[in-house]
Amino acid sequence: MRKDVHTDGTPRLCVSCDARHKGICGALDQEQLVALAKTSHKQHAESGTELLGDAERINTYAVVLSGVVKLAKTLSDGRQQIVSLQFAPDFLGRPFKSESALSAEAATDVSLCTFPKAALERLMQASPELERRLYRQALDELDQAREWIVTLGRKTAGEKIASFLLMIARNIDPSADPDRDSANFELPLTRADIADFLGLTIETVSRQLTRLRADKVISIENNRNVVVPSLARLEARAGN
Amino acid sequence: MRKDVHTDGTPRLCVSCDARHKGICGALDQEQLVALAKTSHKQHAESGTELLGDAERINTYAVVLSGVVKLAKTLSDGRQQIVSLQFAPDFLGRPFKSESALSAEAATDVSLCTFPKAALERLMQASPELERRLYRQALDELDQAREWIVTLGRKTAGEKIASFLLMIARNIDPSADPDRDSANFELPLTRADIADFLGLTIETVSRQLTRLRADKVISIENNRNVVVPSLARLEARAGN
DNA sequence: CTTGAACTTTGATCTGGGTCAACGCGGAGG
DNA sequence: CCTCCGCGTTGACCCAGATCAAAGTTCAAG
Repeated sequence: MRKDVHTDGTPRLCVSCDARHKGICGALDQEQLVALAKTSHKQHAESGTELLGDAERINTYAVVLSGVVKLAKTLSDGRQQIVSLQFAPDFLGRPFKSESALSAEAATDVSLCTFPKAALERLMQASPELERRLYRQALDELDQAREWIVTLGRKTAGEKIASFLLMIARNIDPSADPDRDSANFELPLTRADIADFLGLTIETVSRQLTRLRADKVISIENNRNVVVPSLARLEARAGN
Repeated sequence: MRKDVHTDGTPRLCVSCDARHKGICGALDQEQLVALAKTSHKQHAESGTELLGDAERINTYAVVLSGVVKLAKTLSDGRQQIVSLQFAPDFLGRPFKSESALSAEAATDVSLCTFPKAALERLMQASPELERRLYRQALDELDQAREWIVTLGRKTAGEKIASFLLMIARNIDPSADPDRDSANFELPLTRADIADFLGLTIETVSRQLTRLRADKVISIENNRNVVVPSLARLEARAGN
């Protein structure tokens, strides 16, 4: 009996993978999934590892299995801006371009499922369903990016921080009941990363967090663990 | 002989249309093009017309034939941010969502080729090639949006203005020789629109333009006509 | 337990760009 | 011709957030 395939025909690698259902792999039938899994492997990277450099040649794609990946651009004088955060089970890659215009770095410890560019592209030809999933994700990311443009262009520092916390809460609160008004999560980013994401400085980020804490909108333990008693109250601070 | 179809079988409407080659319609064969053209019509709107309200139900898509369309979000207290400018021959619409999260307004006089949502969706099912074009445009817009995130998050007012002028020059300079270092174009936006696009105020936009003029990086006639003697020098001001 | 390095907070001061106010200019309408 | 009105420019002043400086925390390593 084959070791790499589970009894029901699902590849070992995929059995407990979110992307299998909610991510792009949900578009594949059993046979296609097995084919892709054959060329894939699980990769771990610890926080801070550079996964892909700016202007680097891309020859693999990946799916985020756990953790958070930040995509950033750096100006020639060193100013940096994080342009997107990728959570599980997001697809990581830029079809139709051979070079990355961004750098990708592990914001937390992450695990990825990587596979060769060519393998996905072959599947894309065969499966319009797969391509449609990728298209949908691109559109969702475009919506998010535009949301972020508003935040960066027109919100105050305090509103930016509140918007950021909300976004994180929505993406990684383990108690993922969307009806609950409270949330509780681990910040995946350092203050420096938050600053690079919001177009602020570390000091401003810290001061605004302090203010939210003083106003009892949030509480923070160990610098990373955030408790939000009322998401509605946090939302009121986000200025939409 | 049919009046709506040109002698070679290309619909009248499409004969001189850029989208036919460079836009999404290039993905269609003659028969599909005729089918789509049958449900399409050319629409003109003058500068300032609202084409689509925020949270409005979408039941048509369009292609920009000429002019510039601005996509914007407005916060509840009235602050506005333009999140994208669409030029010919861009596709206008958000597949897979029935409601717009943005408002669309004609920034200049525009002409559009509109067609029912359903017509495009039917074609998309039939033509993976069409879906791929749409996917590519979404990815390109995502790249642009991320470029803009960097501009909004990390650039100074002066750099924002320079970046904006470069972007416009690249999109609408009629003397479209990419090797020439000079450019000459009509600004499609008022100072107020530029401010809403760059996350600045009207006054700051005006002052920065004045400064670029004083430094002989650009010259402006009639408030709208911009001459850039050296794009390289303008680029140096954009701080990438 | 101590040390040290990385991260975070807090305070004092400065400044880029916002705000408020006045003026200039060009085209449409009388 | 003048007068309005919608833009655009310019100046004076102010403030949110940057910068500079100094402590305070946290945590892993010794």
